[in-house]
Amino acid sequence: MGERPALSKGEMEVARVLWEIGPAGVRQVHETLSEQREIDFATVQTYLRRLERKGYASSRRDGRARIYSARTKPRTVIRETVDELVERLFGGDTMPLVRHLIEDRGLQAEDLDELRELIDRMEQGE
Amino acid sequence: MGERPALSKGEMEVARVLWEIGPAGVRQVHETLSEQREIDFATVQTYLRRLERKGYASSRRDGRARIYSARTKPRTVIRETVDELVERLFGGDTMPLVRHLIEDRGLQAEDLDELRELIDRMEQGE
DNA sequence: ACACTTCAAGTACAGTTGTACTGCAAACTT
DNA sequence: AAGTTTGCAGTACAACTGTACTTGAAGTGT
Repeated sequence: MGERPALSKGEMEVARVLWEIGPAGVRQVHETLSEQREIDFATVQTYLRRLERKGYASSRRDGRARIYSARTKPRTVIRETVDELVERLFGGDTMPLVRHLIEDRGLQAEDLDELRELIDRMEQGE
Repeated sequence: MGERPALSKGEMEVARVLWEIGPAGVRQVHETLSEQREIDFATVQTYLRRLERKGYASSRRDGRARIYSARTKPRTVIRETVDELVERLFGGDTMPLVRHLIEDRGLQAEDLDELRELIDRMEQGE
């Protein structure tokens, strides 16, 4: 599977909103995104259309409005996107990225705890 | 600082090679990259030129050849790139990405050990 | 019913990206 | 020295991106 063209940055944002709020019309997506950054209604519309063309979303008419839903799970998109990044930027080596995330991006104490558990679990399981 | 335009995927690969092998001519970069994927000599050349235009590399003539050097540390580029990705794809939340990396991308036992130490260190030393 | 407001659809358009061909000069071969 | 190879500079170009304007139909207030 997976012959979707990669998401562009703008498309990612819109996809994220779709995951967050579930199936929604352009207006709703636009409103949600507007809370975080300024973006034109029509721009959001374009991103949604492109998301659909690329296979990441589907839509149906609902009266006058068009309702978009995500067709791909966050997990999948994350995998595809991050794998590609790791490949390109680190030649496939995961650790530099993990190090950066833990060291340089303020994680909360609880996050660190969670990670420790996660690591334990990984070490035995499998 | 940091008003560099973001790197594209192809540019990233070339930047990585530059970090890896240090200052080098087009040929050398092309050879190194060719070990991993097929790519045209002239394409690499273009990427190097663009890297320079964007401020990520500099070059000097050395006789007939042109030698490119990275001008930005990996660390910096990683930060900029990953921060942007986290912003767009996770709305700024770091953990989903860390989770994905640890759970879904086969880390070696030693990597896990290293992480554990890293986490310990983070938790005490501010 | 008429003016006014909403919105989807289509169109636009410059900048970026991926990818590569062409032209020419320097260097190497015979 | 003429031919062949090497490698940079320049140019090309379609697809993709970011961003938004325009047009026209549907819905709303009076």
